[in-house]
Amino acid sequence: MVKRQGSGRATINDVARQAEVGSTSVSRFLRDPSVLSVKLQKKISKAIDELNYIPDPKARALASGYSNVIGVLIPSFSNIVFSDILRGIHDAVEGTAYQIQIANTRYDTAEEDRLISLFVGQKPRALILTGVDQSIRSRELLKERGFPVVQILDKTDDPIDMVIGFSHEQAATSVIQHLFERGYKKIACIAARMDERVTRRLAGYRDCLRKLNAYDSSLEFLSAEASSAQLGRKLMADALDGKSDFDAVFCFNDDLALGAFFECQARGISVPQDMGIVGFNDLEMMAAAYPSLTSIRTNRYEIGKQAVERILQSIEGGHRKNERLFDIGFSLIERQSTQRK
Amino acid sequence: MVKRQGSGRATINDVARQAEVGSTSVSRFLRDPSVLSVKLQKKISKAIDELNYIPDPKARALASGYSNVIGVLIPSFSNIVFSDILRGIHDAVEGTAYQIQIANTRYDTAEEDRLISLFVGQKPRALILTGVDQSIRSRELLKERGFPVVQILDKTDDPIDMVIGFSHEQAATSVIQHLFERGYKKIACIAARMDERVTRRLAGYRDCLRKLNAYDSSLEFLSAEASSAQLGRKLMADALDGKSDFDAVFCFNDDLALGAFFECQARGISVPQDMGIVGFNDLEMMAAAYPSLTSIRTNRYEIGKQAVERILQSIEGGHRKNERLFDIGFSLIERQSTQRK
DNA sequence: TTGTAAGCGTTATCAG
DNA sequence: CTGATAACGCTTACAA
Repeated sequence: MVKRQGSGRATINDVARQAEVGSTSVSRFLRDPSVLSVKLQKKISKAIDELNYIPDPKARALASGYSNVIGVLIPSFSNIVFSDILRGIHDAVEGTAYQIQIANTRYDTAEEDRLISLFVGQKPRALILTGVDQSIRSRELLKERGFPVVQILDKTDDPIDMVIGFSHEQAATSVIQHLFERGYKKIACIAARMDERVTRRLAGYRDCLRKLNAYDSSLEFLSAEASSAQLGRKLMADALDGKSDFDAVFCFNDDLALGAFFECQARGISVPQDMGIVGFNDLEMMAAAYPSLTSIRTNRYEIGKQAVERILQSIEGGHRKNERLFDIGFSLIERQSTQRK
Repeated sequence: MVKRQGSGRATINDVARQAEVGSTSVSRFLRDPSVLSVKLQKKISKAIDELNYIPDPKARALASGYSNVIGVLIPSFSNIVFSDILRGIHDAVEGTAYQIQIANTRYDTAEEDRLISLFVGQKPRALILTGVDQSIRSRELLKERGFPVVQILDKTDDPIDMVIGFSHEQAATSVIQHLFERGYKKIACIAARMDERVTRRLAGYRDCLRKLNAYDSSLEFLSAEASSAQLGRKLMADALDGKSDFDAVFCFNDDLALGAFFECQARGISVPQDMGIVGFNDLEMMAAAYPSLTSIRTNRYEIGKQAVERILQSIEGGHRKNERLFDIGFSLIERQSTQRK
């Protein structure tokens, strides 16, 4: 006779025996007590308490074919933007039966494809993807897969399933308009890590300036490196050393803006008088700088939180809601770095 | 006859049939191919390729009693320090069979206790904990549990199992010594979120100054709030508005240092001439600031990476190694903010 | 070295 | 509304 170890914990069968019911009823009780008679509900509830029973998610996953894992794909761990999103996700998932499984695409589409099919193979309960530019192959794979998919941090009319984010083009446009209103005429831009979202900001910057007849391609300072304050300083130095003149700089990330600002300080260029500076994301330190730095505020925490909330609705609510596009917006936080006197 | 859906994927039995071997051999092949004859190895390997077989971790976890989950407890998602650690952890775990499961203690010991027993109930493959000040109850629970436990980011002689980190007291001491060498005599400190590690830095600061006969309790500016540049500015303002005089400030976090620096700028206080500033952690932007800011460099990424590597060694290597204390050190990065002429 | 079959703890199917 | 029982895909004890 083969004997195996067992976990030592109480199982559904122990509960069934204790409550003098079938194990099936205990299973049902766990899913939805109301399908049972009140009598059974009481017995089972009592037995569960007495035995301190906790269901085993592994067994549940194996039997049901579905895991309780919500997969999350982000392109980077270093970027504060994603820490904030993860915080929102974790907060929203807390207290639910679901677990978060994070994977890092490193801004690489091939890696993203690989991870998506890996996740799909594990039958996750839902998937959260960063951005809206997944490969055709991944889109096909995910459509009609039966589990919710949320794309975050960007905007599109054609989501795989749901999308929560905001328009990076519009945000860039609002920055340019603000700078013009403040009297800045020649606006340079500094960008790093040209991912989808930065690229869209750049597109918004170009479109808006073209419409204002103020576009000058020699005022774009781009780098493929990861965004950082040091890179911001370097790019700002390049810009200032260049031939073209400009009186404001739109930095597509806050750390770049901070670096650009420091470069101005090092050169004795007065901000905002001789140089306007705008960042993107409104990290906490932008408000602390002196002069304080104008930025686009994005609600990363809320994006993460809502992503999970929509998923839960979608799962619990049964049939999918009609709404699939959620624009969470952004706001321009005007500070000293663009307040020319 | 009861028929169930199945996942549609190839199972271990499909592989066994295809390779014309017993399913046990396939299972063995997955664990350690070398225990099988070369003939079987080839057949199974071929069948796995042909069927594109991927083992199901849920079934594996259920049957073996052990999940492939490495649990990670961190006190915060907002702090860059932990993003870096998580990056190291994720990088190190990539390509292995293990999964990371993150939980947030929110700097709360009761919550930490709760999460630890939750994790223990799930039989994780290993656990990574932040700091060395777990409750007695949790320590007892984890000792002799049979899976590796790594405490990170601090130092102790009495770890639960293994510990990877550095001495915060020593780091603080080296800062004070540096400031004295640079001619600073009255050294204030600014601290936020008084968690274990910050508290130890404070202890190091006090001890060292007492030994130098330069301790002045009126020069400590502490706050229970979360660390931020804005808080750094506020605390620095309080300090400067206070009655006591000081010529340098040791900020226990880099964002505080940045805020303190901006407050000096706002008041026209010259750094480093009239005020020396030192931070802690050496975030990237410290090097970009003008003047650049002195800080203690800590290798967070490496801590996370090594934590996983030690765990893997411990699991694969079978019996535990004798080494359990790993001091990863720190280094003082001297920059302009403490270079008095 | 290899195979057989019992079990891991749950859910799904079917019959009552 | 309730309960047997097979099945989920894998590991492991034991036998060969």
